[in-house]
Amino acid sequence: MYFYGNFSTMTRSEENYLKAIFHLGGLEHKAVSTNAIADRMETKPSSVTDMAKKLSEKGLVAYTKYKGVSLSKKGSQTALSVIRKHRLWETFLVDKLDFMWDEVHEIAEQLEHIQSEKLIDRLDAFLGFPKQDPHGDPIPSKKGEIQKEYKKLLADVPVATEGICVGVKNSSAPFLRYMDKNSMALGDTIEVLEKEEFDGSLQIKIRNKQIRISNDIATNLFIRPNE
Amino acid sequence: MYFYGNFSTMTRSEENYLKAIFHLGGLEHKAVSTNAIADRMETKPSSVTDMAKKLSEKGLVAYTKYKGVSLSKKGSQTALSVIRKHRLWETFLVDKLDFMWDEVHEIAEQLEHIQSEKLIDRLDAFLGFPKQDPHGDPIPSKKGEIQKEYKKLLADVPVATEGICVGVKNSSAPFLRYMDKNSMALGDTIEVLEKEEFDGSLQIKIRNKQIRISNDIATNLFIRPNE
DNA sequence: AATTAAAATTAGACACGTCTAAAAATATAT
DNA sequence: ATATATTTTTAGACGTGTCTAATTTTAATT
Ligand SMILES: [Mn+2]
Ligand SMILES: [Mn+2]
Ligand SMILES: [Mn+2]
Ligand SMILES: [Mn+2]
Repeated sequence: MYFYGNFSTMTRSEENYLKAIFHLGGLEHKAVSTNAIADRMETKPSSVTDMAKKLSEKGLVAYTKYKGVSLSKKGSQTALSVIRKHRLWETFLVDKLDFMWDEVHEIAEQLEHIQSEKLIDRLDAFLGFPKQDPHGDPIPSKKGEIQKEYKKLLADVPVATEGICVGVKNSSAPFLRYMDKNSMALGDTIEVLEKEEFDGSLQIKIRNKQIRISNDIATNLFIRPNE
Repeated sequence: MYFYGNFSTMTRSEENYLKAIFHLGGLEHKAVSTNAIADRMETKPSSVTDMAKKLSEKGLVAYTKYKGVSLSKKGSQTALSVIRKHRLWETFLVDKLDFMWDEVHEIAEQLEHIQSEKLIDRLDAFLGFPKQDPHGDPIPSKKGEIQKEYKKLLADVPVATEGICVGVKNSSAPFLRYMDKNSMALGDTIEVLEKEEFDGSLQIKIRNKQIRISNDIATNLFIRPNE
């Protein structure tokens, strides 16, 4: 088996690092600090430094000592491909296998590393070319285009704003289960009725019922205000 | 993170070794030689010895130096679980994602290592609890029961035998494509019309058409003779 | 500006899974 | 039974990815 020049098969670990760097650096590919990556990946800074060198070697990131890493074009394309796979698999698990939205992330963390272009294209078609995953996050296109939709944190909109709940910022299982418990779901209409200055808690109307939510909740819910 | 006594998460490599040992040792868990495993896994005998020790440590195989390894109950259960996953995923790829039966093995080699009991149960249900994979191989139950159905190699049945083609022994892509090319598929009715002693080739009727197949083909096709 | 604190890197180690080359055990042939 | 061939194991190495402890660089304080 001959491996030519830039035949690059990513290891699982490399893919995970790229994904973390992408999420931390945003769409503008800002430089990301060693510690930030270590935190997010629950690893040690020294491990991050090692990987930074390796990814830099491969042309996937720009790395300057003590200055952090930033994704190259190639690096961000790879990251987007992994994110695409992650979100398509999550969609599959929820739409086809009837998983709850709080159960799919861990499994998708594994499935996202399956290597087969054809598989993911077929899956995409099978799912009807979904644009968002179960948590409202956009699914990058095959080419790596990510459509960003207009949305704001519920905590950031003024009182009296009405809109549709379109996403969660925190998609950890406990938060998602909180939403289920309180009958809150993506697609629900939300209206901000009152905001408490002291603790940032909100009185909102959702599904025509009034409830009070803490600031902690409000900073993790995305809303698309009506018009 | 604490790992108690028999908390056993298999590595991908361990799973692959167990699977190879299972296939070589058959349902009776015969002892398997180091070289046989190395051949099948395209690795070196020294690597096999190393792994034999490790699997033995974990109670998955019985290993005595120079005598080969044989699966323990626990080892064969694990192997069967991996095989179950492999075959369910292959079925998914063919039935739901419209893959050809010669394309699925490589992808299933990856998917079989995804760890989630729930995922595989749901997938099983989603597929309608299939009993065979696309190559006619039985899918072990959740408990590891493998139904063996009555079938014989086409090369081994006497002239004039008629039956249904129920499986392929060799499920390599080239062989499967040979079948496609010649419009042969599982479920087809086959009748052995004539057998050439010299080279073992057969004249058969399949789908009401007569064709001649080499011994090489006949030793890779399973038939269930009509009663 | 000098000191202290925080962040990042390096040095050295280890587990895993693999390999090559050499040695030992077993099987085969004379 | 002895010699030869084959199989299997051991010894030692290497790449990957991780860690701890020590060092260096950069940032923040006084
Ligand atoms: Mn996720
Ligand atoms: Mn998601
Ligand atoms: Mn297969
Ligand atoms: Mn198969």
